[in-house]
Amino acid sequence: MAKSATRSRLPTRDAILAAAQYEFAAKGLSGARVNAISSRARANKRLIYYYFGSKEGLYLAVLERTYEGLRGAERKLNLDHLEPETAIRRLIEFNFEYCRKHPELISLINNENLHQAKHLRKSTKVRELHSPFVRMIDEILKRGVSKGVFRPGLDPVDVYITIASIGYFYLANNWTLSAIFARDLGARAALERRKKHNIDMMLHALRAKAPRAR
Amino acid sequence: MAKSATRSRLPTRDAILAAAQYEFAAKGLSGARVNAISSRARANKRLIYYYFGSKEGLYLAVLERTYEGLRGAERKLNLDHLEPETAIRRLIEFNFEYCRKHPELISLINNENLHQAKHLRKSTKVRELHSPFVRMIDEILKRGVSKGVFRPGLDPVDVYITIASIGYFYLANNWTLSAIFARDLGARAALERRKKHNIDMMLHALRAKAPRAR
Amino acid sequence: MAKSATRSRLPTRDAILAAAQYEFAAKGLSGARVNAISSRARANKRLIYYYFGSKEGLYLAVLERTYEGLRGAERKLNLDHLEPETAIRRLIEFNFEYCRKHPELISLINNENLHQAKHLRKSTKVRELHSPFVRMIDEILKRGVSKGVFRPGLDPVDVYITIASIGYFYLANNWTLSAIFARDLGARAALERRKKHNIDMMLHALRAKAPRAR
Amino acid sequence: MAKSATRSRLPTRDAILAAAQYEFAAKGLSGARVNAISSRARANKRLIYYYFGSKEGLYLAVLERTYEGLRGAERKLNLDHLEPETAIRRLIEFNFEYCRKHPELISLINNENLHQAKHLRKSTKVRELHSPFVRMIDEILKRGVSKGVFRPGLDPVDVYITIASIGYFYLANNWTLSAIFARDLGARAALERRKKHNIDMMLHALRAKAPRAR
DNA sequence: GATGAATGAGAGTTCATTCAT
DNA sequence: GATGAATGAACTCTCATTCAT
Repeated sequence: MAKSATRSRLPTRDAILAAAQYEFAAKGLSGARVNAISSRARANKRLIYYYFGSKEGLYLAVLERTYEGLRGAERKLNLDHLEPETAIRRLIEFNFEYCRKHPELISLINNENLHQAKHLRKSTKVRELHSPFVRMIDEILKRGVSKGVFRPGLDPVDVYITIASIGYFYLANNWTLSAIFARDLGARAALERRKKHNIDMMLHALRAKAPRAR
Repeated sequence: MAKSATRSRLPTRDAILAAAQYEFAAKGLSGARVNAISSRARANKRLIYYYFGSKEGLYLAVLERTYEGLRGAERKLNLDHLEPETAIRRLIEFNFEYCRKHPELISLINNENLHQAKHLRKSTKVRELHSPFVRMIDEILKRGVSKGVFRPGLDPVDVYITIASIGYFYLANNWTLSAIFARDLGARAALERRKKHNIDMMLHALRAKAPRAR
Repeated sequence: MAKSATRSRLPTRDAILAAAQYEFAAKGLSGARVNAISSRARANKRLIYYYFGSKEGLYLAVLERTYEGLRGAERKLNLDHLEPETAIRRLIEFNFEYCRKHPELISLINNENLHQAKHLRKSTKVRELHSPFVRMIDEILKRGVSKGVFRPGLDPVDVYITIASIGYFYLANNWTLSAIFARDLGARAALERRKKHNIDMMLHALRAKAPRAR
Repeated sequence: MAKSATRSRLPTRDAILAAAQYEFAAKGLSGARVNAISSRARANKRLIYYYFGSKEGLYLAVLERTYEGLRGAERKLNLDHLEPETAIRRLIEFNFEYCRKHPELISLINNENLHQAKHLRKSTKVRELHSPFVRMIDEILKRGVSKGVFRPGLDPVDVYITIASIGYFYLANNWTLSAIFARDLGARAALERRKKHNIDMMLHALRAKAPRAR
């Protein structure tokens, strides 16, 4: 009954959210168990319904919290005054590292796609978080074009999705890829190798082709 | 466990597999219901246990069947005698189209990664079905390099994963991306646009650059 | 696990219905417990859902079964060839005795009125059971009028409801009436007394007033 | 448990009682929800326990309040100086109208009978609130007999219960009767018709008959 | 008087699975 | 090959009630 001092400052609500994030990420919406969440949070099961109404309500709260985490981290990236190539490199690195450190993000997004984004669409919050990021990429690309390092005509959303793709896919499907190729693609060296490959590919893909005298 | 070949001729067994593929893809392993599968297959529930032993056994059978489908289609692609750039283009197109026409592949792979490829690793069959693509890509890249159209030093597995990434991610996360960017990225036009973008990016990424004066 | 021989001939479905009738009558729809029903029926709780879909489905089945019991007993009353006064007397006695022997009927009807007959209205079965009874009363009244023993102008549904009222109310509210009047109105003597009172009142109410020379 | 008189001045307590009366009447004791009562009363749930101790305590308070309302209305009826037939007519009308305007009375009485008057018996208050009707009816009958309009030998409790029966039953079972006879017995015209029928039946039942020649 | 947070027990319901035929 | 009946365990969710302030 007596709660340990370590979590007494964390309100129970947050403890539930954290536990739920873990469980939903590990098992999916249908696979996660309310019981498991409540005992992981050391909270009474009833409280989940008190605060979130239902398992789905809790799931949505976790989803929003997870996206907020990502957008918050993105906002801290200050790419505006970097060289365009450096900025893109940072972006790829950030994307790769964030996914690596937050496997729950991948799981939750996959799960949400399984449900055809039914829950995410209810959330207006998430949409607002996104546009500044696209604008940021747009400016990087434009600066790159005017400096002659990037080729013109690239759409920032396309580029963003491509950057996200090459990091996300490798990490999201690491288990099946490792099984099929019979290698450990999750080993530290493999991860570093992949990150470099992604940067290399992306920069080659964006780079202006024609030789330029300087 | 080893079942005789005669069984595969039974229509009920196939009906169960098809229904299960649909349900597992739509709801995930934990979300799918044995009841739903049996009624979709118009088969008695008991037969599922007769043929596959358990829900998990059925799931593994579905997984194998799904990978077999993919590998079979891959094997039909004959890229050996095409120009290297054309071959890559075909590969990207194939990958994109196959994922688009087989959303169950994406769902099942995602699901399997959620379970850390626990089931896939059990399957000896799947490993034998190794993608012929790696060898194919290796040859394409080599030919491209010797013809001077592709830059050297690229690993075929890396390239394969990158090609897979850019198609898969867009399609797998179509629902959440559409929600976040408030666009319909699943519309026919958007899909075509994306396919072209993927080819464009990939070819730029692989292409040998003219030397740059500095 | 081994079921006793006494109920082995009764299919489980019927055992569930009987147990449910008891529980719903004793506790009402919301007060009855599915657990209690299943253990009274010595049936697995799951079977209730297998056969009846839900607690409400079971409740409706009980309701229909209960009305069928009443209508079946009514049908066996053969009042067609009796003297009109005797027929009415029999009817009052029957109604009183049936309610007394089937307190579950009263409980279930009260409960159903609490729910504004929500469930009963779904049942087409119940409506069909009723019309022959009204016709029977109509014929008794007509014969009574033509014989000069009953006054004319009485509607058979009105009369039926009145007959039902005077028996039902006394029995249905026996507990509160006994509490308020501080008497045991459920004692055998009190019941007999009431039955006679009902017959007396009803016959006086129906009887032709004007003196008739014979 | 004995609460001071000052409490009844508090609006919150009364709001709770009113809300509880509504909920208990609409759903029964087991169907009513403490949450629903507190939010209907716009009172904190905790206050229900502060004032009434438990859900059952609240239920008993509601029951007492409801009976008090009935007895109060009964006491206002002054039938002593009316013609006996008029007095009976008024009594029947009053009973019918009171039940019609106070469906919660019916619900609560039904519910209380479901529980075998368990709660009512606990209440000393209710027993003190004896109906003044029995004495009233006794006097009316006696006057009627001495005037030659009513037949002798009728017990006032029997008559009271009969008057209560014919009004109560029709109204209490209005929903099921309407369903069974496929008519709207709750319509204004049907109610008026029934009220007249009740008066007619009762007066005929009580009336002294002219002697019959045989 | 009044309240938000918390709770243990148990509600109805659903699950994958097996029995008997 | 095929089936209807049956099952124990576990599920999500709700209940009346109490704690701490």
